[in-house]
Amino acid sequence: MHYLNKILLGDCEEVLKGIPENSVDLIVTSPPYADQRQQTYGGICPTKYVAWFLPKVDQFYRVLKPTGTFVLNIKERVVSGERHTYVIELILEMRRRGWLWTEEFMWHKKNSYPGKWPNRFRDNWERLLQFNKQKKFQMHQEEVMVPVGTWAKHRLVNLSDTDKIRDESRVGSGFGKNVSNWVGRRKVYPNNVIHMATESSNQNHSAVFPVALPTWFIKLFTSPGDTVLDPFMGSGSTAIAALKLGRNYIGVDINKQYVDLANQRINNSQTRLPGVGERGKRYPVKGQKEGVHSETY
Amino acid sequence: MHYLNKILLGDCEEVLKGIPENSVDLIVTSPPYADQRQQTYGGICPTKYVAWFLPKVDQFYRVLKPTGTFVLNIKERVVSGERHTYVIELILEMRRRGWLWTEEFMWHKKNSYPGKWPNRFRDNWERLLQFNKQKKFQMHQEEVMVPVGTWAKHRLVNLSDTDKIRDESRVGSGFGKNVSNWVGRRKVYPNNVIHMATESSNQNHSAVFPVALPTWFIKLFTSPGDTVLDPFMGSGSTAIAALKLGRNYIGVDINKQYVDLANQRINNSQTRLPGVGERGKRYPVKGQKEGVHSETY
DNA sequence: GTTCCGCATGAATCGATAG
DNA sequence: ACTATCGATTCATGCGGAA
Repeated sequence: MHYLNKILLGDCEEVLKGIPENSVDLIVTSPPYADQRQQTYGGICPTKYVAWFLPKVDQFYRVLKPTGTFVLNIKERVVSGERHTYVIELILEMRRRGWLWTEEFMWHKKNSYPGKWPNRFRDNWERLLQFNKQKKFQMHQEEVMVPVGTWAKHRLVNLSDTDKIRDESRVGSGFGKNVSNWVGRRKVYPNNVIHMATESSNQNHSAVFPVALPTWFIKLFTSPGDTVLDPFMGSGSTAIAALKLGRNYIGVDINKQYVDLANQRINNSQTRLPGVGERGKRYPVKGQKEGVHSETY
Repeated sequence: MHYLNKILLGDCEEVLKGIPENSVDLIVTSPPYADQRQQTYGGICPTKYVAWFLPKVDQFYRVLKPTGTFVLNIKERVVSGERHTYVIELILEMRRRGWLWTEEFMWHKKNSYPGKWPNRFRDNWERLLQFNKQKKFQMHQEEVMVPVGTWAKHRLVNLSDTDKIRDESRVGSGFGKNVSNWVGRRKVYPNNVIHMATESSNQNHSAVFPVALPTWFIKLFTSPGDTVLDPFMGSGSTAIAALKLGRNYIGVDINKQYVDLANQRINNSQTRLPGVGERGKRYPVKGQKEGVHSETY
């Protein structure tokens, strides 16, 4: 198990060949989108995106357990006035290679990039595509239940988000001041729309992939002790979420600076808190909101 | 202009042949989804859905003006555990026939159908696909602006009405809990996520296409006096919205009962109010919410 | 102890300008 | 004609410090 709880430097297409088949319970990742992140990843031309991605996806298929799940965060960019088709072409190609397109979750990004254009509005959502190898897969719906709508609305709306977070981190139980009232509240199952802001304004790292997002899917699709893979690790949000929830992680990134940054963030997320790094325990992570998927938005 | 402001009985594929080309400014419709609404529309097998839809779409293309827009509300159903691919295949086919896939709006249905399944959550969103014939099309962004986020969220919610009035009268200097900022509440452009509840009322129509939805797109993509087409009219939401906004409508439905129901709803929406039926005037419609696309979020 | 204000910061897109 | 770069546009959010 030499590859567990480490971040491996290299192209995931090659690195993953060193990982046994059927050894991963969940893959959750946010690959570089076409023509984005040119400085760090070089940028992939939209017309070549599917061809670039498919061999990597074949490796994902190999390492994923039959009961495992692959969650892909992606969004097509605008090319000469049109939404490009590489994402939907990718879905069709992946199905030809054996993947089941089980579901498409909607990530409603509350803070999208600003701007104004004559013929379109700001883009406020991204796709979270769920793929599986079988119709039967591991899923724990009760782990992600949310407080019922009306109550959360009234209690939380009149607190600023700043205050919510501040109180949460102060208390240390994971439940802030008013949030402690959630205990014993009626909970309901969530739906396939996920309301969550990006972590853009964090100074040190600009993780567009907020920790709360992998957290949600890890709770939903794995058990403690399971293994979570992120083949495009970036600043390490998936690893932080996995550790916090007592899961093993495998991280891969082709960029050394990101690997270093992710390792640093992982260390910080552990040493910042008492009882460092023991598996199976839950610690609140600064900036991590509970109930982000609830009706408060 | 014998075809304006009427609902035509028949298959839109045939009926539209009687309408001149380049005569419609906006097409907004919610066709029967595959295998849904079998009693009323007969149900279309998912594998044949694209072939069933394409000849109709060719007619839409013909009657639409070059600067016009086609808004298609659709969502793929689940077939043997997977999201079916007929929607994304339809997008690819339509592009081959000349349509531009300009944008995909997200309709977040706040009150979705309840239910629980072992391997998926409730489906709370649908696609609103925007297609155009040209990169340049008619669009009036300022017609659908919404109050700025912080305004509705914090300030308004947690103050009682008396507080608001008191502070407002006290202002003068411009500092009464910053209520002065709300006066002439700043408006911002919306984004491509549309938050709107389905029409809960018990119309006999099974498709819940709220009037507010076509209203939003009619404001955005047409001018007063323009013509709006809904080739799957159903219970007539699009016609009601068009009339209220002083636009002409063309409705088509293959089912006589729906044509009758829609005509009845259209009449009600007019006769219920004073100053019946004159074009160009705006009347509030019962149950119609303003600002549904804004931010309680 | 709680609310409020100011500020920096983005997985963006279009159109113009330059080679 | 086709690509590469650049500036203008714009707003929800977290954070720090003040009222």
